[in-house]
Amino acid sequence: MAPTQNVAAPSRLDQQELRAWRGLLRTYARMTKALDAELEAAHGLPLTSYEVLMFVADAEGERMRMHDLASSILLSRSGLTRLVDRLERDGLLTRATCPSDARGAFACLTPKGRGILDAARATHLAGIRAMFLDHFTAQEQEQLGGFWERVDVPPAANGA
Amino acid sequence: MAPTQNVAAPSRLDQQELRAWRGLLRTYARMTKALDAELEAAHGLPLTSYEVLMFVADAEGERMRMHDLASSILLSRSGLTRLVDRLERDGLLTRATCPSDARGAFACLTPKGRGILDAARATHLAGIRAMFLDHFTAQEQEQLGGFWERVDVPPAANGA
DNA sequence: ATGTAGTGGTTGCGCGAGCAACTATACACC
DNA sequence: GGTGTATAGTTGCTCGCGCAACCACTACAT
Repeated sequence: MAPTQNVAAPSRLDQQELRAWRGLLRTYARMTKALDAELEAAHGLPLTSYEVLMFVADAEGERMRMHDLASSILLSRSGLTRLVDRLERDGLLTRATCPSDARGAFACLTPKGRGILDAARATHLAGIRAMFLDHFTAQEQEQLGGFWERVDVPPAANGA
Repeated sequence: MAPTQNVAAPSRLDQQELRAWRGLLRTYARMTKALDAELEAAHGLPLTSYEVLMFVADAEGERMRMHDLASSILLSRSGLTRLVDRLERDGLLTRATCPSDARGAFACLTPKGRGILDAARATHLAGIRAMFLDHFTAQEQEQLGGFWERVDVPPAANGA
C-alpha cells in the first residue's frame, strides 16, 4: 500500500521528487490566490468566506454547527468565529442557538447569503475547472483522488 | 493537451471532481502544518524560514538576490524583507549589497545558517518522504510532476 | 445534588503576510 | 547631460489567523 522508493533516502530530493512535491506547493499557492482574487473581484467575497457559505448551504437546513464548519474548511475555531462575525455583519449568515445543546451555535444561511453564494458558485466552479479539473481526464481525476487518500494521515499524527 | 470533461459543466462538482480538488486543499493544508510544526519543534525554524535558507544554500555562492528569493518561495517582496530581517537578526543570513546593481541586495548564508539548515534539511526531507513521496512509486511521482506542469499557468493570468 | 472532567464557542493577544506608497538606482531616449 | 520610466528593496498600515485563556454548558460519577 505504501511503495517506498529511495531506500537510501539521500539527503536531497531527486529531480522527480522535487517536481512532484514543489509542484503541489506551487499549484496550491497559485490556484488559491487566483481563485480568491477572482471571487473578490466578481462578488466581493474572499475565498474563505465562500467556503463557509458553501458548506452551510449544502448542509441540512442550510445551517451548520460552528465546530463542524471549522473542521470542514480547515480553520481554527477562533478563526471561524471571526469569519462568521464578518459574514454576519454583512448579512450573509446569522447565528442561532442550538436547542438540543445550549453551548452550541448554528451558522445559518440568509437569503442574501444564498443569493451571493449562487452567483459566486458559478464563478468559482468555472475557475476550478478552467485552471485545474479540465486539464485532467476522468480517469486522471479519479487517480488524483486516490492519491490524496493515500497521503491522508489522520490530522493528529504528529510524532515528537 | 487539455482534455475537457463535463462539457455541460454542471453547477456542482461531481464526486470525482470533488475528491481531486478538495484532496489537494486538504493535503496541502495538513502537510504544511505538520511539516512546519516538525521543523519548529526540532530546530526552532518555521517552514518559510527553512525555504529561504534552502534556496540560498543551493544558489551560486550561497547567496541570492531578494527578488529571486521572493519568487522562489512564492512570497511578496515585503514579506520576504521582514522574513530576511528575522533571519538576519537570528544570525542565519546576512545582507550584502550587489556590486553590479546598487539597488539590489543579496541574502547570504552564514556558517550558523548553514549549520541549522543542514540539520533541518534531514528532518524536513524525512517528513516529506514519510508523509508524501513514499506513498508513490517512481512512475507515479513522475506522473504527478507532469500533472503540475499541465496546470502551471503563468502567474499573471488573471482575467478581469 | 454536587463535584469534576470534557466540549463548544468567544475573546485577548501577537505574528506573519500583502498592498500601496516611497526611496534609490538603472536604463532608454532625446 | 537631462528627463522619463522601470525595477529592487524597504516601510506604514491593516487584516486574517492561530494559540491560549476563558466562560458556559453538558455528561458523568459519586
